Amino acid sequence: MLDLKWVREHPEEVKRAAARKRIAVDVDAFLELERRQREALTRAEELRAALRAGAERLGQLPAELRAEALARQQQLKAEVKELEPQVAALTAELRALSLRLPMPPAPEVPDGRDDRDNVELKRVGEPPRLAFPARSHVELGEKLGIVDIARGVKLAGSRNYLLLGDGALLEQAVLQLALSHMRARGFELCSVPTLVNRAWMEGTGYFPGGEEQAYACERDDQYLVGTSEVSLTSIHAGEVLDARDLPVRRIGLTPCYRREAGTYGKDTKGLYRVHQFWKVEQVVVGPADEAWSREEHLRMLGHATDFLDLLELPYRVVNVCSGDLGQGQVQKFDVETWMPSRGGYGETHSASRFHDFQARRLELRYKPRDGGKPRYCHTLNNTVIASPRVLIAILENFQQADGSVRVPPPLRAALGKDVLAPPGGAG
RNA sequence: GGAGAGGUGGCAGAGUGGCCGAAUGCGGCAGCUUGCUAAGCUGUUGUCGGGAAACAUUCCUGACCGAGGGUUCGAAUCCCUCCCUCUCCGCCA
Repeated sequence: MLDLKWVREHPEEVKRAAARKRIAVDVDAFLELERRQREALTRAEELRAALRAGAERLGQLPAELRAEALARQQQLKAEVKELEPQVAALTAELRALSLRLPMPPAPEVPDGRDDRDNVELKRVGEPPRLAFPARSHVELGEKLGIVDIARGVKLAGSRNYLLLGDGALLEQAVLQLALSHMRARGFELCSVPTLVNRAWMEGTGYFPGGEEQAYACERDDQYLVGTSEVSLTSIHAGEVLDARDLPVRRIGLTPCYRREAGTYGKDTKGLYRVHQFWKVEQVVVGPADEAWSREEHLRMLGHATDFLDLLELPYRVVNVCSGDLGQGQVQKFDVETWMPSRGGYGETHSASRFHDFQARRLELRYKPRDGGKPRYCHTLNNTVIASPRVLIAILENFQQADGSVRVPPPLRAALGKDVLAPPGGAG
């Protein structure tokens, strides 16, 4: 959500934001609607003021004078009753449109159409040079007996999977390591709902627009989150926080659910694009300070890349271009981890900076230190690790000629072994 | 799931149709008193929206007593729906 006053005063910037983000919004029509809504609202308020004043006077009138006053009041009331639905309709229309206005991208966001125009910022680690043909994680996992796609599909349809034995253990080990990695950086671990009210899907910017991607429990108007960002960011919605308590740095470890509608034929093989996965997510709610929020964004990116360093996985960081940014995002860095079976880097992390976009929708504010009016917070989020996607990178990058897989050193203790070997096979 | 009770300002708590944006107390803020602290005294103290101006600020105005609808000239107060909390019973990881 944008500040409507700001929109009114800077229509050209909003148009430019929409153009850069490739979002179709008619800003002029929006402003015209806003003007009409304000006009109707003012008229309705004037009528209501008159009605109210009249009612007060009427209460004190002697009985014989009441009839005439009553008739006048009824006339006024009829007018209000006629106008109010118009105001309500205009207001609803205005809100629906304003929920779709794009947040302007930061100046350093490169212009571009889609993810092909993202700009690589850095590349860390060397993709492994394998002296043998690389196997995919599916091949490796099934041979090791730790991944079972067919039965996952039997249980829950396409894009589902089972992790068995060391596969499930490996997943838990990565997630647990991610938790301690982040707790050491001062983040508070939270257990949060994953089935949430519509308001928070809207507040974090997933709705309207993302309805097709979310699983809905329609009887209750509740939705399964695609990321714990939704819950973590909404924790203090509607509240006014104390400046002393900012920034709030939290992580969540939750299952994430995505319908992946409209992705037919895309990444159909394996564990890359699935309906249910685990994710450790970092969310920060901070003060309305642009400079601070830029720095925090980079710090959060660092927490994620440090973790990949720890796992010894090769990756690169890209500056996401304007056309690939979400409606509310001001700036986004994606981290892509090397995946031999893709012959390239696959997105494993996404670090977003929202300015006050989410906070406005969530009514998430804080009282500044110097007193004064409550201000909208700035919010940010980033992945720490998501599984099974990270397992693709681990299995494929650490594979050996005989189909066994070395366990990344920091996970060895949890698994109780250094190498995952096929049952009865070499290893 | 069943039965009952309840949701009012930062908190406690009055208010059952007009003079209620809301008593009173506590807390907060300012001032006075005081050697310091405490106590005491006096004053003050919600949020959001719209409009106007000398746009820091002031003025006018609307909305808000869990949420949404309704009755009424007028609703915190009456009616309906929903949400939440508490107590008891049932069920349950």
